[in-house]
Amino acid sequence: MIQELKNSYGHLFEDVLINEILQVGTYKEVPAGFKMMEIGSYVKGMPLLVSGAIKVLREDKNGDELLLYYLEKGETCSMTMTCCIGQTKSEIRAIAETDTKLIMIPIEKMEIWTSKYKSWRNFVFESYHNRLNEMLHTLDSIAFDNMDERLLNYLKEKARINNDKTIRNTHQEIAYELHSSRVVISRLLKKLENMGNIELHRNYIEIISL
Amino acid sequence: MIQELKNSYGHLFEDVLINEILQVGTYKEVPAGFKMMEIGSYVKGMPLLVSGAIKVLREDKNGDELLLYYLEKGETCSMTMTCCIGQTKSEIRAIAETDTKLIMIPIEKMEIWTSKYKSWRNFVFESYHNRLNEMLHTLDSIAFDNMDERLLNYLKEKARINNDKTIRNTHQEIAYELHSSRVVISRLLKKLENMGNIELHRNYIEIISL
DNA sequence: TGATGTCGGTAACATTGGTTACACAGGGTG
DNA sequence: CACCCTGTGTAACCAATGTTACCGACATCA
Repeated sequence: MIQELKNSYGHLFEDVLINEILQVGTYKEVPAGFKMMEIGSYVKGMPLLVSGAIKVLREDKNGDELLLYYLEKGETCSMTMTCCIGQTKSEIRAIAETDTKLIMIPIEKMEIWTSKYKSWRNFVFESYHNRLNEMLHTLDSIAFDNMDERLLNYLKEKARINNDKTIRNTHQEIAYELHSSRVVISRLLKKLENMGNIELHRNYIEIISL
Repeated sequence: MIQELKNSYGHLFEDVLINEILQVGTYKEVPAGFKMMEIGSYVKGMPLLVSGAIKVLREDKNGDELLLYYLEKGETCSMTMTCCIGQTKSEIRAIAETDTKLIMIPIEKMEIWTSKYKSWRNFVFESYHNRLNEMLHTLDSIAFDNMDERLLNYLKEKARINNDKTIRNTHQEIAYELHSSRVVISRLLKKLENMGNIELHRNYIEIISL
């Protein structure tokens, strides 16, 4: 655990804080697809990602989903922090996109470390900053882009996050995350294939050039 | 200034902090329509709203706008904080919706007060919290709602913010803020009028019941 | 091998929202 | 008053996306 922590957070936190984290944090490994947080649930702790990626989703009245953004190594969930402070329920769902390693921090430490460590404070602010910007870009994409552009960005981002030129998802799954329908996604994917950007197969998509 | 500050922030900040704010803050009054922050500009200070409201807008590649949310009395601009810390350019435009009174805090104080005052820290976190939630709801509305629902919410919110059942805007202005077109907005407004929700007039709209 | 369930391709159609074009009304100005 | 500018109403049309329906390909499993 110590090596992984130092690897991801060593440049951010001073040694004293790293030691505190080692003492109170619990190390966890979760498999891809694991649901880490559900809408309406209360937050038990704050996650520090060590490796892997987590996708953060929003749900509408009908239970349909929308992908908001991914969390990666060295990041944490601002929504969680937000909940810790306000003691409110989660507004979002979080699911491991890949196999993921993380360290859970008890929420009491949030408040304490925030006054005690400048580096922690900066980390927390930085984290909010990043999240707000991610949200802005997600919003841009939904408000201003057509579905074909959104799909393209989705494929790019997915390939980057998974570090894999092969997208291992069905059209239906992609449709869920973009809050669209399977038929529409199939249609647009076929268009991308005809333009030579991707190759379609059953259960996976190969990216040629985007 | 002291009365106004205590009135809006007295319950949030301890007296010592209130005094510091009085020493370093500059009091400003801006008229409705005044542009307080432009996309791409750098941030000089952090605003504490004392009265009035500020609308926060996003712009797309074509220069078209989208209303994100309003800031009200007792709030501050998280985007600004975000910029202060990262020293980055503004991602948004901010325009006074009504005549507005505010106190500008030099950005250096951000860092100092954050370690010095617990109440300031809480205020800053609370502020991020609120902004993230506002963004979530804006995003919900754009991703999940049809234009007629968005328009309805827009009218409600506008009436609330201005504390006035009369919306003093042209259809064109409404269309800008919802990132739609005048014809579409006129169409939907007429539908609302036919259902007895509003009354249309030249240059203003009266809300009957929403 | 045949039954079954999942996945993807495709056509036809519906709906929403955006675009263009034009008419007309209100209000101010010369 | 005639003129003009701006705001609104409305029709006709278009583009993007969503919906329904159906078919065939593939994989699995009995």
